[in-house]
Amino acid sequence: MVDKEKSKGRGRPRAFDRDRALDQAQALFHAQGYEGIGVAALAQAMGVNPPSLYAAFGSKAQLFEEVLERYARSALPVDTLLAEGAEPVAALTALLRVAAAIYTADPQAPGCLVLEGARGADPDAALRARVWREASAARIAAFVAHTHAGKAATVADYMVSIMSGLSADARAGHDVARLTAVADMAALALQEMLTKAG
Amino acid sequence: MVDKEKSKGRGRPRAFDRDRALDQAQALFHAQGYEGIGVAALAQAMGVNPPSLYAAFGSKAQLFEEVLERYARSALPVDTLLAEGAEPVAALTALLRVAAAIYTADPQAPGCLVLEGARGADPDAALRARVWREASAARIAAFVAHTHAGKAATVADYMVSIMSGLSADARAGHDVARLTAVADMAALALQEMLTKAG
DNA sequence: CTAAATTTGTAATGATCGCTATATAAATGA
DNA sequence: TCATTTATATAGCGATCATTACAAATTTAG
Repeated sequence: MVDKEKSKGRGRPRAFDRDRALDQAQALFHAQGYEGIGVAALAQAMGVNPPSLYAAFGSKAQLFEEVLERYARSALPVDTLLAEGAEPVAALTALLRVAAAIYTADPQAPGCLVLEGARGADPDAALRARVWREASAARIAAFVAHTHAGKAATVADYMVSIMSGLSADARAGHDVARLTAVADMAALALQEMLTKAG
Repeated sequence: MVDKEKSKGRGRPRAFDRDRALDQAQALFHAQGYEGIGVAALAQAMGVNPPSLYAAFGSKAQLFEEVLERYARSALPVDTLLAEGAEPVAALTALLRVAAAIYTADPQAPGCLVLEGARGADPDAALRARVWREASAARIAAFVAHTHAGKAATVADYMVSIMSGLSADARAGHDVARLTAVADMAALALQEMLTKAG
C-alpha cells in the first residue's frame, strides 16, 4: 500500500527534477556528512522548499537512504572488477587501487559515502549505511569463496576494513599517491593470504 | 597570560573532581561521538551545570581537546610496543593486535576516540583529533625509520589506515575475533614490506 | 465548469544546539 | 569585619534542528 511515483497523476505536477535533486543531495551528504548538513541547506541546494522535499522523499533519513542506494550502485565498478572468472589477487588489488583513485577524485567529496555514513553518530543514518557496507562485504566474500571458500569471510572483512581506512585517509586530505601506496601495500597481504597454503 | 589552574586560590573552591569529570566526558564522547553528545548531557554526566563546565574547560571543543589528549596518551601503550630496539615486524604486528583488543574491549565505547573524532563533521573537533592522528603517524614513522628509512612514511600511513579500519569495524559491532583476524592479515603486508628487498 | 488530487511557497512548530547574564554562595587576603 | 575572588545554580539567550499547518496554485477526471 505504499504509493509509488506515478508518471502521471491528477494533481499539480512536480516542479523539479527528482534525479537532479538527488544529485545535489548526494553531493552535500558526501561533502558534509549526514549530520553536517541540514534539511534547510539540502532543500536550498536541491532548488526546493522543505515541504516539497518531505513530500517527495519522506524524511531526511529516507532521502539519505535513496542517495546511499544510488551511490552504492554506481560509485565503484564492483561487478566489473569482481567478475566470476577473475584472478582473485589481481581483482581485489585492482579494487583497492580503484577505490584509492575514486576516494580522492573529488576533493570536495572525499572518501566513501557508505563507509563514512556507517560511522556517523546518527543511529538511523548509520544503520542505513551499514546495510550497504555489509552488502559490499557479502559481495566480496562471495567472489573470494569461488576460489578460497575457507578464507572468504576474513578476506572480505579485510577488504572492507582497508577501504574504510582509505576513506578516512581521503577525508584527512591525503592525495591519490598516498592512498595508492597504502592500497598497494595492503595488496601484499592479499597475495600472501591467497597464494600460500593454509 | 593564560590562567592555569592553581591548586589554591582565593575564591570559592571547585565542588567537583576535574579528573573524574574528564573521565565522564571521555566516556560520553567515545560512546556517542563529538556531535552525538550535547553540552547539557555532558554537564549532567559530569555532575556539573553548564556554566561550571565552561568556567573549567572553556568550550565544548576545548573540553574535547583535553579528553583527546588524555586518551591519546593512555589508550595504546605505543612507547612500550615501539621501543627503540624492537624488531619492526613483530612490534607493529603487536600494535595492531593490541589495537584490535582495545577497540573492542568496551562495547559501549568501541573504536579509537582519536581516529573516529578525526572523521567527524564538525571541523573544529576533527581538526583537533587530526593533530593526534598525525602525531601517531609520526611516532610510527620514526620507529620504522630506524631500520627502514625509505619505507617509513608509507608504512606509517598503512598502520594508521589499518587502525582506522579496525576502529570502524569495532563501531560496526564486530567482535575481537574478527578484528584480530583482520589485524593478523594486515600484518602479512608488514612482513612482506619490511623483510623483502626493495 | 466543477470537484478531487497533488505540489507549491510561506511561515511557523517544539526541541535542542552551544553558550552566557545574573545573582548567590563560599573561600581567602587585608 | 569586609572587600575580593572564584564557583555555583537558575534561567534563558539567539540560532538551528527536523518537521509540518496552511492556503494558494495547478493539474486531471468527470
